[in-house]
Amino acid sequence: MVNPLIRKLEHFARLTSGERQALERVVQTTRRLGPREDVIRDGDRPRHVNLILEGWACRYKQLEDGRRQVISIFLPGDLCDPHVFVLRKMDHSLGTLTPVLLAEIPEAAIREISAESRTLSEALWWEMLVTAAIQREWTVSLGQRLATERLGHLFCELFMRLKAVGLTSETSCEFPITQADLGDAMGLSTVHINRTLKELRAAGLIRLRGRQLTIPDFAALRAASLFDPAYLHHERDPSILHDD
Amino acid sequence: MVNPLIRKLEHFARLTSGERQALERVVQTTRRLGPREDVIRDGDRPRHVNLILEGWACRYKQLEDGRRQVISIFLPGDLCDPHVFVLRKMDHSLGTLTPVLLAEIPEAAIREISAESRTLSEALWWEMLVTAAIQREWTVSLGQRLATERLGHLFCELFMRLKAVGLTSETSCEFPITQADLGDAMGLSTVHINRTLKELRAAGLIRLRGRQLTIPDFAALRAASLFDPAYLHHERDPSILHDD
DNA sequence: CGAACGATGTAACCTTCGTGAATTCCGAAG
DNA sequence: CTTCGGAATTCACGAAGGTTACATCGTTCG
Repeated sequence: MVNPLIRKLEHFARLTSGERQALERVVQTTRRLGPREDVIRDGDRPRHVNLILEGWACRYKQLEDGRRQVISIFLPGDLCDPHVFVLRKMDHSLGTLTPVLLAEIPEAAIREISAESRTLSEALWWEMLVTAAIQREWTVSLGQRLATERLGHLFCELFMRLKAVGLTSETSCEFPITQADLGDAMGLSTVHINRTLKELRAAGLIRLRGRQLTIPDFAALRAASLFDPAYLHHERDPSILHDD
Repeated sequence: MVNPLIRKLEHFARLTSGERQALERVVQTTRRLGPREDVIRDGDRPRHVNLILEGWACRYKQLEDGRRQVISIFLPGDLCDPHVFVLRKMDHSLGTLTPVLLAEIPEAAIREISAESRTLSEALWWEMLVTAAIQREWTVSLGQRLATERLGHLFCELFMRLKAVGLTSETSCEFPITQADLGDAMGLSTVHINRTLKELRAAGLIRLRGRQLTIPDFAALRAASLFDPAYLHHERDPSILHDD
């Protein structure tokens, strides 16, 4: 299995085999976690950069009274906070949603690869800026979109991000998270997530059974959700953009 | 008037006079805009880094059907996207909320100051990471907090950010934006913003008249809004943290 | 094979917030 | 001082989504 980070960055930059090897080398120590475990907790001092190799994880923040917001979802190939060391303490937690295999990358390794290659340095910048753009798009979703649009938009986003690391078939992908977690991510109650999924299913926009999501007509879901993939910044490799 | 960026960064790093001068020098060309003008539009190619010197601005995104989400608010001393050049096109717009004076900083100038001084480089990293943390906190607000909490939290945040650049008195600050803009930022209708402000006023948590916000008892507003300033990462200079 | 548990699905009712339409306030321009 | 226009305020009503409670489904584990 190829390091999914390489696969993702190759949509942005043409990597030499040396650069690819440099990226392989950052994966030294790995760590396996079960579902619903914390990788690092709010208030802890960050010790390394986490790279997701398998499984789904998330950032989340828990309020004093128990309310929980999932702030972002991490998929294979996602780097969690490549420059977090500047800050002393985490202001949120990182946790798994499913069983996860992650690489623990030391600060120095990140510095080295971006010092060695301008291409890699730019590619890491691209990765960070896209992460920020995704965060902004979630702000838009939570602020403006109705429940159906919000969920539809999330499905479009996750499908495209999974596609970028080769984890989709033509119209389907794994979708291993619970409705409760979806609710925490989209700022909706579990009950309403369920209602909304029912509606999207009834409209023929998605199929969701077990841990499998199918989007039979991406263009339709995209239109229904006002999804515009520009914020994922695949402008240098538009092959991945569905334009059906 | 001192460059407010310097003032802000000094809460994080002890700057030499040389470093302070380097930061002054990045302000070469400035630009004055009226209220409600666009600095740069969704889809445009970014040409420089914008530094707010006076006035309030915002990131926003407009959906096809007219809905508008203000994604972040920029105050004096805020840098808008110091490394935006890696991406070809803006995925959102930057606009003013009030009359604004901003500095247009060329890409090269940013590179230079972070190459010259490790301290400045780290300080710019800190600034970027705090911006990201603020974005995450907005996600939490939009996802989980009720209208009163959401507004109260925003008031706490903006007050502390203004304090960091010396734009507050003991309990007051300028608050020059309209209820409509507040609504677009917090994902609430203008009417509901108005209702909520009334409620916060009635509870004695804020006074808001004209363009002036007063927070008579910061600790009270903080408690009512579940505001925890940790995400602003003033851990190296806690003097600014209200702990009344 | 059955118990136990987590996840999903549904229903009834309630709360928060949005909509549309006036009305009032206030600061700037004449 | 008056006028004007944007901003603030208020009201009545309706829609979106939350809450509580319970039933069902499916896996895993004994």
